[in-house]
Amino acid sequence: MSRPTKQSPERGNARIRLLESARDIVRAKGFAATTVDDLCRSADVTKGAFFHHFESKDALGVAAAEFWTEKTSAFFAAAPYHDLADPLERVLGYVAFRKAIIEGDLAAFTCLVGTMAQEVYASSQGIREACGRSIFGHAETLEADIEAARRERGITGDWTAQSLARHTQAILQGGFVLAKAGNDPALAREALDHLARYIRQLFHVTEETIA
Amino acid sequence: MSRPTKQSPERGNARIRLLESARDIVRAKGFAATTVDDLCRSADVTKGAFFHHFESKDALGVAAAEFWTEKTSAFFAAAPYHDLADPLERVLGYVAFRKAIIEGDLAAFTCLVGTMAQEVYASSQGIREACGRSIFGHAETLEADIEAARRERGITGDWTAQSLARHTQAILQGGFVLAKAGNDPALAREALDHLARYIRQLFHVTEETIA
DNA sequence: TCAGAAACATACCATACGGTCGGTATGAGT
DNA sequence: ACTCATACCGACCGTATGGTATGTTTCTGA
Repeated sequence: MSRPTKQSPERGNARIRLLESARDIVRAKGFAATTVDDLCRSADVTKGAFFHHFESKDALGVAAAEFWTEKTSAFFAAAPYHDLADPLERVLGYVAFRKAIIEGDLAAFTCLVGTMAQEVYASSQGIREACGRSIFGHAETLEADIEAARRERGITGDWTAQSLARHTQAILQGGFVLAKAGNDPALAREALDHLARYIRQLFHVTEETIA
Repeated sequence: MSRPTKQSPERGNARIRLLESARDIVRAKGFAATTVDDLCRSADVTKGAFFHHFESKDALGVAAAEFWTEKTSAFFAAAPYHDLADPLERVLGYVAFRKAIIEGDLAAFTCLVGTMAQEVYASSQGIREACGRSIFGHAETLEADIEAARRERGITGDWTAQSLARHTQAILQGGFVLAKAGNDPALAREALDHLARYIRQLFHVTEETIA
């Protein structure tokens, strides 16, 4: 990839600007309704540049999902709840953190890969798989803390850390759908309140006994 | 609406056939990717008929959401869990029923209005509102049983029947998203297992004490 | 029986869409 | 200085798309 020039300081960023535009526009309009021209206009690049970087619109979709995975991984890896000493507190800290970042414009906090998976699961295998890797990969990052909390506290229910980790993602995705349908971010936050209550019950703790 | 004729026994059904096609195709491909021609081909009607019944593709979307509301309302109203005497058993029966009907093809059991809302929430207010009415209207049908169970059992948590009713829908929608992303209906069923466990915990019952 | 409306059908249109192609500009290596 | 690869440009293409205009058939109600 080439560096910026005196004349065009943006040169070399076209691919990333396209991915950023996709992240924003697809979350607002959906993948199918987002046109290549939309993306080019938003990213301020030409169609030639688009198809230089991406073989097809579908390939852009896959790349956007992977770009999303990268960015969100880094974002959550740097989040403060990891600093908590108690694994259960980290799990509940994750849920609280997810709730805290739900505010403002729907397209700004909802999930790109959830939106895309819902839309193209049957028509584009590549995109669906990339979305699946993103969601389930993220879920996996929660498993260790859940399992540690479980062992540490001697919890023996008929559920697994993997299953609960996935469930957190189901509730997030479902909360986003309801927030969109009701045009109200509070609906997504409400879902996370129930999730936190569920987790506390699974671990026999209350809001008073644990943050 | 006109009746069938000897020559064309299907006459008079075009509107409904279009709505049924929309229900099936939109769930598989999404709203934007579903073309008017797709619908006409599937419903075996001409474009003229389509635009005779629907002012625009958007209007079809609204009508499809309302059609979905009608059909699902009747479907769930006739479901067997209503016959149970205990309100909490009816609530858990609902969850079990929702789980039982999740099988086979993803497009066959996932939710039309959830899919559409996720996709068009920002671009088509009419469709979004129709989807919202469908989801939250369905949630409302659960409130009475939840509230009755709560009173009957003297449960006093910091949650409302309305909120829990909505949460069931969030988990369903989220389960569908995960099932699509992972291409596995079991992921949606797993989410409902967690929901049933959550509800039992809220009401201090176990699988042994209540069906 | 006949007028009017509703339920379709057919041909057509303007445009938007994903994608292509030949070209230029820039930077890295030698 | 020259070559090569990569980044990017912008005009162009074929087709798919939502929508329309103008018919024809069928039912209803007076």
